[in-house]
Parts: sequence; C-alpha cells; structure tokens
Amino acid sequence: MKKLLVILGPTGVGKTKLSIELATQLNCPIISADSRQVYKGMTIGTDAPNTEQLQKVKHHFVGELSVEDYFSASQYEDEVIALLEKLYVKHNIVVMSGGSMLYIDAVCNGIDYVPDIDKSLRKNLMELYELEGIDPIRMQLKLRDPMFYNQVDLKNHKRIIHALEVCIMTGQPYSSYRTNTVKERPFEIIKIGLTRPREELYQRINERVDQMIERGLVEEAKKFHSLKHLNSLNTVGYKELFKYFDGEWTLEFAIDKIKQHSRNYARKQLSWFNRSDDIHWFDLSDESVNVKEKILEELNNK
RNA sequence: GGUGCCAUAGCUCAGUCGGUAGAGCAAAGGACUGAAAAUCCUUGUGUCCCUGGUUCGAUUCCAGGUGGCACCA
Repeated sequence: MKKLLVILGPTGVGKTKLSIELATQLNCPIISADSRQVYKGMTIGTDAPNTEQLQKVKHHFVGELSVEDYFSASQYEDEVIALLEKLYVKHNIVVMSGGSMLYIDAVCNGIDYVPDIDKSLRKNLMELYELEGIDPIRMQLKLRDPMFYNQVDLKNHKRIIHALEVCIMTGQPYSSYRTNTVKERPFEIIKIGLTRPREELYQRINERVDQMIERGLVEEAKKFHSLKHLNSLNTVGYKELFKYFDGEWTLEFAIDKIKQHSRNYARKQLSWFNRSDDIHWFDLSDESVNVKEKILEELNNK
C-alpha cells in the first residue's frame, strides 16, 4: 500500500527542515499543509521553504496561489487527493508537512461535500452581521436548520454564516450535509508529531520573528498593504505590520505583537493535536536522538 | 535636606465610608467539517510595600520606615 507520511507540529518547531531531510532520503516530494504558504510572495512572514530548499526537494502547495485567490480546506482536499494519485504512480511514499490542522484533517479524514456558495450571498450575510449584529443571522439559522442551531457555537458568526449560506443556497439544512464519516483513503497515513518543551518553543518563535524582520518582513508586508482586507493577509506577521503602516502601532510594538500572536497560534495548534490519538510524537529538543532515523525505522516496521 | 503625592494580580490601574478585593491587557485551558496563521468560548492569578498603634477586626484610619515621582532648597 502507498504511504502518506504526515509531519505536523506547532509553528516554529522545525517541521520544514526535518521534512526536507526525510524527503531527500526517501527521494519523494513534499506536499505542504500550510494555509498561508500556498500564497505567492508571503515567503518571509510564513517562513516558507527558501529557494535552495525548494530546489532540493519538489514542493507542492507552496507559493502557488495569488493572495487574491479563493482557497479552502475542501479545495485543498480535492487537489491533494488528485495530486497523490499522480504522485503514487512514481512514488511509494509522499511526505506531507505543515501545521494547518484543518487542512491535514481534510486530507486524512475528508470534509463533507457542500455545494459551491455564491460569493455575493456570503457578502450579503456578512453585511447583515456587521450592520445588525449576530441576532438576525442566528434567527435565520434557527428557522432553516434548528438541528445545527442547537450544535453550533452561537457566538461564532463565521460558523453561523457558513451554515446559513449553505441552507439558503441549496434549500436544504446545512446539517443534512454533515455525515460525520471518515473517508476511506487508498493509502496508508502515518502521522508524526514534532514537539519541544513549551519554553524552548516560545524562545524559538521569538527568535524567528526577529530573524524575519532582519530578512525584510517589513518590506514584504509593505507590498501587500493595499490588500490588507483580503483573508489571505489576515495572517500573523502581516496584520500587525499593517497597523504599524497605518500609524496605529509603533514598529517595536507590532513586532512584540507578532511574537505574542505566533505563540498564541502555537498554543492553539497544540490544543488541536490533543484531539488525535494516532500521532506518534517526537521531541526535537533532545539532540542526542536522531529523530529522522527513528521515523525511518518506524516506516520500515510498517 | 524639606514639603506634597503614590505604593493593590505578570503589566496598567480601580476599589474597600474599617468586615482580607476587581477591571482591562497579558497568561493558561478549550472548541473547531468549504475563511482555519481564521473565528469563537472558559478560567484564575494577590503577604493589598514593611513595622508598630487604634479597633472585636486594618489592605483601608494614625505614626514611623523603605522605595518611586513631583516641587522647593
């Protein structure tokens, strides 16, 4: 059976480096599972693999989209599944590496099918929410899909709007699309989690932000300033610098906020990992352990 | 050196007409099925600067000390 080696972990733990080492040894490509590295030009701020690394190993889903393109976890699922089919002609194993857990789960478990949503519909609902608050969209959802109304976080407007747009678009309740089934995949999934002690992880994140600034993150963000309303740029490392450009924050304060928000993001990822019990964890802080060899060993035992 | 003001959560501060205390931010924990580096939820954190006095009882009032700030010398 073909294999998908998933390398996951919090931001800043060291996924990129290890994935490239593994893919080099296994002579296989890497599929990035990162909701922001897919975009062109957001290289420094997302700490995407550099040119040298990209030459060493073929990467998919890195710098492929324009920041103005619509993209979703479901699209990612479809495209990755299609891509894997092609890759498995030549390869017995493919590495997937990243920290966007919804994307990883989309590939590993699948996301339920939902028809495409009309752009203007979402826009209208969003406007309604912004003008009149959460109550009107809540009430609409209660009428159209009482079952989901009882499950959803009623304070989370994004969840409500998404369910509502599906109801309106299709005339069917959103909950009728939620099957709660895990899709069968024609390949074996091996999940490897990379971790470090909290303090060490935070220190690495802080240092990495300083390095990003040295490498020109401010200039990179400047190019996107006029596009700050786009979802792709609602991203740690950029949104804080936009506030600096707009005169709301000093540069120093913005940098501190980037560090803080990156740490928060790592913590949020860690909480997502707790949901899965099929991840094999390796602590990268112990340098006496050759994690790459351990992972390769584990692959051979499969 | 003198006078005045201040000292409460990791930070900025509120408050207790005397009955051992809260807000914001930070932090920690959590949710997550087509925006996910997004979005949303929950939760504390304390020698109330120290010593003594008054009092049934002091973080609160009084005195002294220490530290900070301001002004005057």
